[in-house]
Amino acid sequence: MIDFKEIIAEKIANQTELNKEEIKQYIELPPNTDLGDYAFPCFKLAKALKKSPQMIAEELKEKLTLDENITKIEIVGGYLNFFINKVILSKEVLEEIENKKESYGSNSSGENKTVLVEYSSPNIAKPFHIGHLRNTVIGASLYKIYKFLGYNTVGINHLGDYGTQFGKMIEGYKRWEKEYDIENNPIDELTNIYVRINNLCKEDESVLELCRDNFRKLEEGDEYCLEVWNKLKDLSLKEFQKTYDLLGVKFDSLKGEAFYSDKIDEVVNKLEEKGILQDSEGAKIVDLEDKGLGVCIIKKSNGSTIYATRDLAAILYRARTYNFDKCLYVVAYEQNLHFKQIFEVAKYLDIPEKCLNGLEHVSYGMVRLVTGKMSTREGTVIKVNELLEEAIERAKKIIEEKNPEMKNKDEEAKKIGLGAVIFNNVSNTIIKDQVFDWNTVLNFNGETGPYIQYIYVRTKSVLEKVDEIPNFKDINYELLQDKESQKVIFNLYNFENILMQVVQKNEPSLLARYLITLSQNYSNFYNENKIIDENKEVQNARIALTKAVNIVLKQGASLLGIEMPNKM
RNA sequence: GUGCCUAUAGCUCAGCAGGAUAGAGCAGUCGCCUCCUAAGCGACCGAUGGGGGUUCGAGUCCCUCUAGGCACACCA
Repeated sequence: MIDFKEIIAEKIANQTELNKEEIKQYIELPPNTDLGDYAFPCFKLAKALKKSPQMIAEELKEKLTLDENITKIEIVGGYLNFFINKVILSKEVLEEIENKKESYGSNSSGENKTVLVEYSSPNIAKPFHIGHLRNTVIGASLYKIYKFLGYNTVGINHLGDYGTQFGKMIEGYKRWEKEYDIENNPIDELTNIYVRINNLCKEDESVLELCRDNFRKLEEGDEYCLEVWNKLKDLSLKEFQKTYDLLGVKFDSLKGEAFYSDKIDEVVNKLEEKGILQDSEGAKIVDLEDKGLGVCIIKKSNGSTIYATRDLAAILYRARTYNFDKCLYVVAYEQNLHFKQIFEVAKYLDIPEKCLNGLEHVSYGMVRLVTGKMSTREGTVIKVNELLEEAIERAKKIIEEKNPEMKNKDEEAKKIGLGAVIFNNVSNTIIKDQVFDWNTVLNFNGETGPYIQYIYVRTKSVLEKVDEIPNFKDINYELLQDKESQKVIFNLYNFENILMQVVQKNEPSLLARYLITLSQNYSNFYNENKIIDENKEVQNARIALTKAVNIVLKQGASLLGIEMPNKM
């Protein structure tokens, strides 16, 4: 598709010492389109040329030639403002969307590159709460967007299925299995057991010892411990799967921590060979104090494994299995230090430079309650299933009010309820903490998932009213030159660019914001223009625009994990 | 105590790796359905935590103070 920035940069590059790439970085968008479509700030050159920005702008303007793409250049302050041919832009954008349909915005920038996305990673036998939801939604969306951009993408659910906590679970299970209805309500009942055994451990140190011993036995392959552990795992996975199905989330790999437990020897040996492993207080550590990263424990004093070691084993395994270009860890920022440590230690594992450089912690903010942090042990978590059910229920209620005649109410309510919750989880910059508030999550007005869905449904409904969608080649693009149409077209033009930014920054919220803006701009267009019109030529042009928005909104939302309803 | 992160309107957030007049949504007030879906649209109200500095130019970069969060050895 035509690249106006490129064209402008080329023109400027021909008249100055600067190279094109540098110029492209300087080119920006004016605050409003009356000033121009692209701007080049001449301040940048003032120092080098020892001239005032004004003068530079004037001289440059003289030298730059206009053509069919660039129709006007104006000087404002020290800016050189370019006006592009919007008929060409409109034609290019809409025809491209017509041709590529759902794949519009995709490209092959990720070709031959493999990116691993580790996300969701809930703990077995514990409730799947809204913290995991945020993680899951962010990860799933990154996964989809990377894939859309041509990357070979592997989604990994690094299950929390190992560690001392399972020694505790096993101990509790052994003692009170019969008192709980584990088969029918596994997660809740197991949580109850977990809370109870924790309390007992606090009272009685000898019980805690038993728990630690259980984990040691589990690592050594004790039959009973393994049996219980497997059962816990199966029951939990079955429960989690319900949530994943509801959210439409899939993984390529379910290799959790336990998978790496027998692969740590190699890690330990390598670190030993490199001479960086030290004995300290009975444990084996790597000292990273000189880098300001404290110490990283590799093996506990009782000889059992620790998560850092398992994560290192995972890096080694993944480097070998996938030879990845990127390995993203979607994990809350509590673990910043942990990832800094293991990425540092990973330098001693003899993995390819490429993989080493591709390790990246996608650190996101915590979900907290008004009352503070959630805690499984204190029973203060909000479970995802409850939230999702509530959201769907609320959507259904609104449908009954607004559109009681609607078909497939349950189906649509599900999409809308989930859309609200998912959007709420990806709409903000991920590093920021989020205070959970029922009213915010379950709000369906304003900048929300349902808003985008609503605008989409509008486009759909308009498109269904016309007899046929025109061939975009026959559209008179002169008829889409009003401000509202142009804003929408410029948004559509930027879709791919936004997706590229998302993967560059690992920030899906950029896409979420984009979809809001596109929806708002289309809504303005819709209010200002009558789409179905007596004048067929006008109608066809507006229908084409509507169709394009319809495609991009649907695809964009789907990249966030949001499905579009047919009616609202 | 040390390190990292965050601070923009009453609330929740944008602000394109320093650029032109800091944008939205929610809440509040007021308007708009004989017209393609009012889960919508418009209007009003309202903001860069304090202090220094760098620069032609700072919400954005540096220093400092303040407030909050997270992490700092056998949990993950």
